[in-house]
Amino acid sequence: MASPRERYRLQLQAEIKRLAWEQVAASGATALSLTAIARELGMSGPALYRYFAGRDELITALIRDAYRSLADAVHSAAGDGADLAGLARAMRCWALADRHRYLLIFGTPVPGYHAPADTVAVSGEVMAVVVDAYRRIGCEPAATPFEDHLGSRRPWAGGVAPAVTLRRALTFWTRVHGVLSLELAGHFEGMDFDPALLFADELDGLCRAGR
Amino acid sequence: MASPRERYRLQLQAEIKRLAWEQVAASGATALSLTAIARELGMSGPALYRYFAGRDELITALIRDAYRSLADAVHSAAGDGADLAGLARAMRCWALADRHRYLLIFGTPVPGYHAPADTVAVSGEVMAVVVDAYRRIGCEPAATPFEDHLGSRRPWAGGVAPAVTLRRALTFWTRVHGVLSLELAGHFEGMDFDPALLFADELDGLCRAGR
DNA sequence: TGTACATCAGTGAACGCGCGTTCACTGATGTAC
DNA sequence: TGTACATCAGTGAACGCGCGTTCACTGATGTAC
Repeated sequence: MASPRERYRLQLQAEIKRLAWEQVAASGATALSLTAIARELGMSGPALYRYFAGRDELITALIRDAYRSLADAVHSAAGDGADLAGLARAMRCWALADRHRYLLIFGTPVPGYHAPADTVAVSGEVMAVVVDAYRRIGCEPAATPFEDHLGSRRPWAGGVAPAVTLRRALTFWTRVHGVLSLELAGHFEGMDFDPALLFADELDGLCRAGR
Repeated sequence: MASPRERYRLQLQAEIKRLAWEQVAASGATALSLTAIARELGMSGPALYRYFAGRDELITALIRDAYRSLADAVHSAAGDGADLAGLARAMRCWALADRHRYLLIFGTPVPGYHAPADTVAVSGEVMAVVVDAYRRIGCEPAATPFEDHLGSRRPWAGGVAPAVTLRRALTFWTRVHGVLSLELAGHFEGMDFDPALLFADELDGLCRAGR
């Protein structure tokens, strides 16, 4: 049971994060400033130290939340019976919903900052869902050098899976991010086409069995 | 003919950029500081204003140089008779040679900063080389929705090319960046495999004619 | 060759700004008897 | 129910830091006659 004090505490902590996200959305993670957040809350700067040990810990919390929300989005899509294309679309939706949230994880690493280790596990959750989807549709071994290479290593992504499956999941991963990262960094802006169609086109080749 | 004064001027301007790149390599573009560069040159801060109108203009120069060096690398590979796989490898080499140079262009956009318009032209040069390579190996129309979409738009990349070719060039572009951006942002670090093999694997499907 | 002048690189002081973080503290809220 | 105490949220002052940019200036380098 949470005491009123504790409830208030969590509430304000959430409010701080909300404002932090606003700042990140406006000018990226490097611009995140405790003082500015405090100002917006009508409090003085040092007050925030009751809620986060410092700037780095706040960024860490944001990164953790970002990973978590991505994993949730993917789980939720999988729960609704989404196939691989559906999973990819869920990822794109998640990314477009807040481009700076995406960039916080997949963009230029924040200088002088090292992400916490436990994000790897959450990232692995996403991978596991993708691997699972590929396991379901089945993949024929292709015996490329990379596939052999993968086969000779300990598999990651929360469990054992054949090298083919891992390879395809990885390819899924890189191709999805190829389109998304260019789109979100604004590199399609001069070109007069709809990124959604390019994305769909890319998925087309990605979500068939075999190979 | 450059006067001695002018030669000195250009030399110091280059030296400033060199130190700027060192800073970017160390802590990313947002951390770039005129004062710090001046300090390292043994000059006082305001002196730099003889060489660049301000911080933004210096960043602009870096970005321009980054695009230029990418285009040069690709041109040079093409000049040496590289095929598509060779072009991709040249891009990867260029990216790995200085990961922050890559991220300056393709990573999270610098907040509050807008890239100059003429980088689009240089970016188009690279695209033109790729398009040309695909034109040479020939591509069969696939009539995907995206291809139709592209066909109904004005083509970019410095000249007219059939929609198929453009589509394949774009796919080349996104897939190359998919692997590179994840690799350079450090997302393969926990996973125990060689990114070079993944990259090669990805190229394999990318550089064949047809489809 | 020498003199008068113009150009321009670089300085130092100053302005105004923002930041993260520490510390001793006030005052309100909760808790135990 | 009331009193004594402990907990803890938030403040305000302070420290030390760095930044971009402007401005009036010195002094060296180049140029024209």
